[in-house]
Amino acid sequence: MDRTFSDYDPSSRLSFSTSEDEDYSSLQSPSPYSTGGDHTSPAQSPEKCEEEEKKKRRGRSRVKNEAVLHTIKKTRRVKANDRERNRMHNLNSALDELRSILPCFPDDTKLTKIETLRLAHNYIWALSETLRLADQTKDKPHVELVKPGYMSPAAPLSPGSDAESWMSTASPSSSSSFSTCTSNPSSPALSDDCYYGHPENFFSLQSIPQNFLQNSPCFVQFQ
DNA sequence: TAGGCCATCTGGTCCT
DNA sequence: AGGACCAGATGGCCTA
Repeated sequence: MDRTFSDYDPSSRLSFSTSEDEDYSSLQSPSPYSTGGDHTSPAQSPEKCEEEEKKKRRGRSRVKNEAVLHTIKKTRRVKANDRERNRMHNLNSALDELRSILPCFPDDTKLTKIETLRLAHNYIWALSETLRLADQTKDKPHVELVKPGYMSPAAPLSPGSDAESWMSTASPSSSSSFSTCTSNPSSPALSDDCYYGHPENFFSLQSIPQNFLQNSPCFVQFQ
């Protein structure tokens, strides 16, 4: 990595020219361009020389001033980078927490960020669907537990089933080719080709209601 | 080796 | 003014 944190270390100010380092205290003076008060021998010099001297001083002050601005900018950038890093770390921590409570979380592999979010979305939907169906069965004991439309004929995907062969026909070949669900989040079951989660352990939206009903309380573990 | 995923930097914009 | 948030760029690591 070419760009490292140290590249932006405010201490790199030390690499500035020595002419800038010689009088860094002047940076705190209100006006680097101020010429009053510190002239020791203006009366002896001809006006032209005095003007040239002033020009030189102004030039040096300008360089110093630019150096200070540069340093301030660098310092702010370093601080902003630090905050951004922390922010992303917090975001990743939250994602880790989310991963830890999701079902079908393999021990040896880690869901990617997008897989985590999609699986969480699907999981929430499945839980709410389970609650809804549970309410229905409470009111009507003879109601059909699984809506026929939810089940893919070739996808029972109950624990111990031949999930591998099922996935070979129903799943994308890799996580990178997962289709993006653009259907209404409130009714994901309407989309037949919507898959979430890790490729080796994902939900089919069609099979979730049955699995959740079969494996109450709401924990699906394929394989 | 190409592609996916990730961490980090960066500048812009919005918000307090 | 300074911090939060965002999206783009970049480079490293890993895997098929």
